[in-house]
Amino acid sequence: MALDARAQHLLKQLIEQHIASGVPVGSRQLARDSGLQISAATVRNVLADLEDEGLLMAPHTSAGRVPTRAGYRFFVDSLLQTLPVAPEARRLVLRRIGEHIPDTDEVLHAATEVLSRLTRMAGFVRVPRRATRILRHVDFLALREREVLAIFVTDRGDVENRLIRLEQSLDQSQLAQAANYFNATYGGKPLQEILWQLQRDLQENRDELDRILRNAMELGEEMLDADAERILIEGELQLLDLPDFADNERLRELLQAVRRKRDLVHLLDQSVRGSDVRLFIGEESGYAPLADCSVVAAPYSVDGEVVGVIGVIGPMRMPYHEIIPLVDGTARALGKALSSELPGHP
Amino acid sequence: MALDARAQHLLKQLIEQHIASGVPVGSRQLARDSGLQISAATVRNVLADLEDEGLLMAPHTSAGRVPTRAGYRFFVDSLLQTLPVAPEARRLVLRRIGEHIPDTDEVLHAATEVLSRLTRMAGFVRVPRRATRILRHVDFLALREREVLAIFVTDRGDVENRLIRLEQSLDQSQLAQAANYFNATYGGKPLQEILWQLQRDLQENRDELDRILRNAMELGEEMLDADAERILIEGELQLLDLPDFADNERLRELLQAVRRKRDLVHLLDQSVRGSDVRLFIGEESGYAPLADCSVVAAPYSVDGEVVGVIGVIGPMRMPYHEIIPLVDGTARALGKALSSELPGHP
DNA sequence: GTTAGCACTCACGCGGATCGAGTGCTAAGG
DNA sequence: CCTTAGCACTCGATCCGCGTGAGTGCTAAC
Repeated sequence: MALDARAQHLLKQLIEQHIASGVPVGSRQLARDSGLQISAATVRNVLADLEDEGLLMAPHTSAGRVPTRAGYRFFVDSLLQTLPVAPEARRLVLRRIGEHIPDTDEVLHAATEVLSRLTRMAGFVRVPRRATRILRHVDFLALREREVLAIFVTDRGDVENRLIRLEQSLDQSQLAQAANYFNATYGGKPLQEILWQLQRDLQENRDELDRILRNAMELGEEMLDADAERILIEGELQLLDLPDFADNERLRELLQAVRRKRDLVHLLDQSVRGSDVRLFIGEESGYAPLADCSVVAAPYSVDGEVVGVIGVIGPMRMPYHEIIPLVDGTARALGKALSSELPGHP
Repeated sequence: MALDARAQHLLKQLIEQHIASGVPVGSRQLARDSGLQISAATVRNVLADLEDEGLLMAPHTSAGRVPTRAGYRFFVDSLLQTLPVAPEARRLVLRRIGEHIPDTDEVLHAATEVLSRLTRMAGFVRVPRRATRILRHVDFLALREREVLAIFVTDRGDVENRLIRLEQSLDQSQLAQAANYFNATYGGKPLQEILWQLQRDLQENRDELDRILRNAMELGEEMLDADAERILIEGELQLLDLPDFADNERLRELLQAVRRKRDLVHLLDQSVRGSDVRLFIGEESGYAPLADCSVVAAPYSVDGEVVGVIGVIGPMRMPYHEIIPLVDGTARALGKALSSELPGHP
């Protein structure tokens, strides 16, 4: 293929105009506004070539042209000039996030919400994997016969609790002993490491351990095993307003899919590798309900390690030049807000 | 007004047919299907009277008639014959709820979800007020400088945590002492009672209390003060499918309003008084976004005391004869599931 | 390679005709 | 006085045909 400079310029112009207006762009308008001294007929020739390349398509014979998925892809890869984030937007993001430090859940919520509001699209955030967090404190409480409530707290103050069913019953003093042992042994270590160690120890030495010890470890293993795959979604109803989704059906599927969340997880976890903004345009996500959408996702890092992803979901026709830097900036701000080195806390 | 028997019968027939079909009902059809031996012209006379009474309205001159809000109200108050819940539905409700006993949150979730699924409308539940729950256990953890994580557990295993900012900083051993004192003093008492007692004691004796004691009590007060007003909503997107909401705008407002939840709280708390199913038809809710909807809400009781409300939100045109008993039955099942006297646990 | 010209296509909006369901009114009959 | 048949009328829904205009592809000349 190899597009010459003029073709690229026209493609860029066309996509930018389409993003701004939402309607198909025709040759006359393009010839007039492109800045090039060429006629509409010449433009038509070029557009025909671009259509052959699969970068554009015409909804019907006598309409102008709109970008295809491939067209958007080429555009963002080779033609896009991003804009610095508007100062008001930047300030708003920082303020909203800052208000909720240091409550992790609240910060995530605020970041997603502000992103959604500024973009007028659906915002999402992949909640940080707990695996890298440090265990702060554990409690085991006897709830009913053979049911134990396990509560654990990380160094960031995130509290999780799980109900565990036992085969044998334990009284509260036994549980307290187990918790003491557990806190002494594993407090201050990362959850993931604790889980590995538990699994290893239980497998190797099961029979030699005394009862309390074994109880503690079995409880701990059950407690840590499921690292809930959580995603927050915010403002997805804004998609109802977008003209791109004016007609029904597919949007409904999208909303439902987004609500189910489950399938989004693996998509987003792809983005965790690498530290840059990642785009999924249309079918690139490999996920049918998102076929008409683009996903802009940026990983965020806490204390130097990527722990989650934040971004937006919207129509393919979105102002990438604004959205991408905004998502990127929000991810950075979020990472900073969640890191332990807060301004003023050296 | 005082409608004669024939008028009531025709009104009942008309509303039932309209609920079933969704389209305006005309005089001919009604004369044919009503079972009465009267002509369409006679029916027309009666319908005209009912329209004068404000129970019916005609969307336009040459359409049939549809019930007004007042019409539905009269219908459910005086004409409605409810149907026993279908055995499969009953079984499904019991099974879904039963699967998640004894986890309160999961049970609530399951109950709302099954209600939403069976009715194809939005399900909601007003989460039980914690005020009546018994305090089981408290922990205070020093998180950062002057920030304390307070965790408390009720006798049902519900875990709540709050971040508390202090004016002075406390080290972990002081916090542990405070927690010990708190557990010893207030463990086993209802949260509401504890809060009252704390507030009274702090006011009266503030200056005489020793430091640890005062810390414990101040932490406790902060912790219990806000009884979060929580509502779960499930399946609200199903409303998008209903022909009654086919057109746009108002539905969007509804969905957003439902998401905000806040305003729903006071509406639902009205239903807590009394133990019966309560209906809000159209504007009766006094809440603009619900003007086109009906809300069916049934309070549920745990251990003999009403603690919350469960129900559905849907169009005014809903099969009340099925929905009402279903909501009622689900509320009972929910209450039973959350009560401490479980089958087999005397 | 570029451009002007031209025939062609097709979505869209508009007015008019038709259809049919359903009404209100009137007058006759029990 | 209530009921009923008859009838003119209303009005939304549907379809049809037409004109319009934007935009295209092709061809031939520059």
